[in-house]
Amino acid sequence: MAKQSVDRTPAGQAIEDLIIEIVATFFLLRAEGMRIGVVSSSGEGYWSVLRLLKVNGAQTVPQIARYRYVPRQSVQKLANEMLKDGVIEFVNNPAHRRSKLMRLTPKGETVFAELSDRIALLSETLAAQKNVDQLQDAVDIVKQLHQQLRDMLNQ
Amino acid sequence: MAKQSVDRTPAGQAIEDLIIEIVATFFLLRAEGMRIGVVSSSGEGYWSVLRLLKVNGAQTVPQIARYRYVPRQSVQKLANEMLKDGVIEFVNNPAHRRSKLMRLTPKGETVFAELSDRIALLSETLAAQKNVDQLQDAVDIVKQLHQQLRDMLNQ
DNA sequence: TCTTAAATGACAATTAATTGTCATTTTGAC
DNA sequence: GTCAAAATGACAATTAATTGTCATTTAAGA
Repeated sequence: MAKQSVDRTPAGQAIEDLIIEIVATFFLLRAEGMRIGVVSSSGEGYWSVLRLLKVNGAQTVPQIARYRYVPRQSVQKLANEMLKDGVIEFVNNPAHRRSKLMRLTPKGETVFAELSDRIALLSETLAAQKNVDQLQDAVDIVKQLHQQLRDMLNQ
Repeated sequence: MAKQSVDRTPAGQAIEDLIIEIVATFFLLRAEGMRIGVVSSSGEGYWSVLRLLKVNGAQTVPQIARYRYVPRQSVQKLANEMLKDGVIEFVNNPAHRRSKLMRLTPKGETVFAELSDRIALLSETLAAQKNVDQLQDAVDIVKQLHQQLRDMLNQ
């Protein structure tokens, strides 16, 4: 005897469609990101980590890994490369003696600005002739989904 | 002298926010997918490929790779595993003598249904108390973005 | 304070993913 | 139909990502 299927609702099916599109779009964003040089061989998290440090301030490697739900070793490796590139530095963490904080250097600010500019150009191209209100509603929906998943994973 | 920055519009900034949220949400979806057993060690494309074959019919390995913008060797490896698992079979391709078509087996249909059920359950949970029309608008927006990126990459 | 569990950094081992190569087949231009 | 360029499958080589381990440090409770 087959297991009972889940009862479907229009909203649930829309969320499923949204999930499918988000995953498919992620791969295309990665491909386009490679093309415009914001997803380097250093991995796709480079700009994201620069942005996280810029927007949220200095953080430790494990903090970033926990936030993104990736292994801390992955972030550590990225951090080592960023250090070598001179875009971050490790500074003392008042809250933790061993675990240093990653902080943007002036060069990191510059590199972040350059990469951001390419992403801005792409975004402006993609935004042509789109309805702003509808776009912002879509951003809200995906942000909600993001937060719900975070809550789900954290419980 | 610094390079001229891109002029920003509200719509362009909303698209940039959308891109950021899509990428962040992808990682959380992957983490949650592992938790509920739809993203196995076999790689995250397993369910997606089953779905593609179910919805769009039999396809070759290179076709799928081109569609997803991943190396064909990645899809080949996944295909070999799916063959070993008995969820697909390779059938003759009327349009190409060497390049066989991947087709779902009855077991593939069953496995797809099982995994889909878990995704449906997650989707229904995430959809609770959400506005259907707004959700569908968001799906449309992300679908448009998906298609625009595809056109961009294909030109 | 004391004690135990969890977190951290460093590094090794393993596994996965990507890139490279090449013989053969197919496609498309002419 | 012929020929050159591109596509395909098979497999090897390389590179990247993940997992495992362990000594040490920190955090949380009793």
